[in-house]
Amino acid sequence: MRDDLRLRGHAAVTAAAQRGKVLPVFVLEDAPRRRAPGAAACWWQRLSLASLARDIGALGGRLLVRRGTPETVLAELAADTHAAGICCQRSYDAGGRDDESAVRRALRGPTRLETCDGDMLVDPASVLTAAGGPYRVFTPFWRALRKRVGAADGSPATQAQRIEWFTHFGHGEEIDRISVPDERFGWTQSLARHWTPGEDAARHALAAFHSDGIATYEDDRNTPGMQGTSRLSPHLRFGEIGIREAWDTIAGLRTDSAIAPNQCEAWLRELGWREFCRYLVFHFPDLPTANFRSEFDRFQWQDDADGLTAWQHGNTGYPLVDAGMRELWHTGWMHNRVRMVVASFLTKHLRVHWRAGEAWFWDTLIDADYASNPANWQWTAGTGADAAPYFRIFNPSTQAQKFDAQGHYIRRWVPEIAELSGSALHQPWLARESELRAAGIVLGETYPLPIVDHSNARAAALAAHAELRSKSR
DNA sequence: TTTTGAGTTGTTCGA
DNA sequence: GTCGAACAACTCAAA
Repeated sequence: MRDDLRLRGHAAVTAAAQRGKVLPVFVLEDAPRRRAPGAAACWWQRLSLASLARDIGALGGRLLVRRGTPETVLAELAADTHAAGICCQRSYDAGGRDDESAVRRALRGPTRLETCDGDMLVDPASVLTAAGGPYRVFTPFWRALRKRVGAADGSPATQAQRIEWFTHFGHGEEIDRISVPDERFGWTQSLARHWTPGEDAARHALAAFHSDGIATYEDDRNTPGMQGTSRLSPHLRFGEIGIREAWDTIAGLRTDSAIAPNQCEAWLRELGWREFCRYLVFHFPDLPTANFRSEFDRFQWQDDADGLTAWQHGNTGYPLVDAGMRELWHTGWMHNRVRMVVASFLTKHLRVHWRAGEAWFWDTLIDADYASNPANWQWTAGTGADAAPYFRIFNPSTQAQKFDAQGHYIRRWVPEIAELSGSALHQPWLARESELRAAGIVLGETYPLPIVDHSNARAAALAAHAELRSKSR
């Protein structure tokens, strides 16, 4: 088991069950080849493993968790158990592929490693432009992907009907004892109030979205004060639901006259972006750490430690930015619309390198993904594939007025200014003195003044980008 | 083979 | 208040 912590619709589990008795194994790595999960993802992963262990236990088996490298753990187990084979879901990132090679090299005797589909909708190596290279623009990629996914039979991987378990093995790690970073601060208890990891919870979330959310998805997805999105991202990140099953569940609705096709299409397109990010990292393995557009290697990022800290803690003085950063801290998740606003603020208003924002998201997001996280940060910063143009600089106040007009979202996450009304809530620094006093607010004390002036910061960002362009010519 | 048009998410300015 | 233009440069597909 890797980033695929489920039993249903799992091609590798099915393949293993067809061969004989199944011993489910998860390897805890101290120094993984793949990027080690951040603190929030570690918390999710541990609970998801516990959930998987319960599910397997209820069926009469036991999940074995062992510490080590994949190759040492699996080679030793293969020898001890005389395994007929090892089945896993194929990985498309470089570290994961290296793990597979290392396991193959380490196996002695007749045991072979068999990799199965599951992590992506299509094999990224097989989607190419007419010229034979990888796509760098989303829309042509999306059209090609649509054609391919539509052409497949559309049935989810067959479910293992009956699994016989292999139960004779030695000692494994106690899942409840696996340490999670920062747990002692009580931070993870806050995450637990908002989320339930595990396959059961993932199925409920997909079912709820299928019956409720999808009908108005395109209309509501941009309103952070509503539950307008599927909130499936962490479940997909850990494979508690298969990507193909998620796709088919919603794609199957298009024939249902009760749901407008554009609502389904809008969500499938988001799965298309997940696929595009993985596809890009597959073809451009440097993307997670290096500018996709290399001319940005000369860009003058600011080394603004205080600005970065204010951003991380939700103390920028811009209510929508602060609401988003606090939602992230308290729940391990942030609404998509707000992710764009806070990322634009860090990379354009503060001109802090996108890697600093990417690192913070990596550590605090329960859905932090090796491909989506860096690819989307690069998209926002303007350094990425098919990226936002340099002049697209979100105005945090305008975005708040447009997408949180009633202020539900800001009031929830920035309670110290909840008493303000109308435009004062979106721009407290413009509020009348009397209104601030009535609401008990002292700007600079109970809530920060804006750490940068929007129009000055915007002008400075445009100038920095203009300078880069003149140097590039 | 060459040309043309289109392309996730925005903001500001001036008419 | 509304509306269109400007803010680049490049990739890819279709004509």
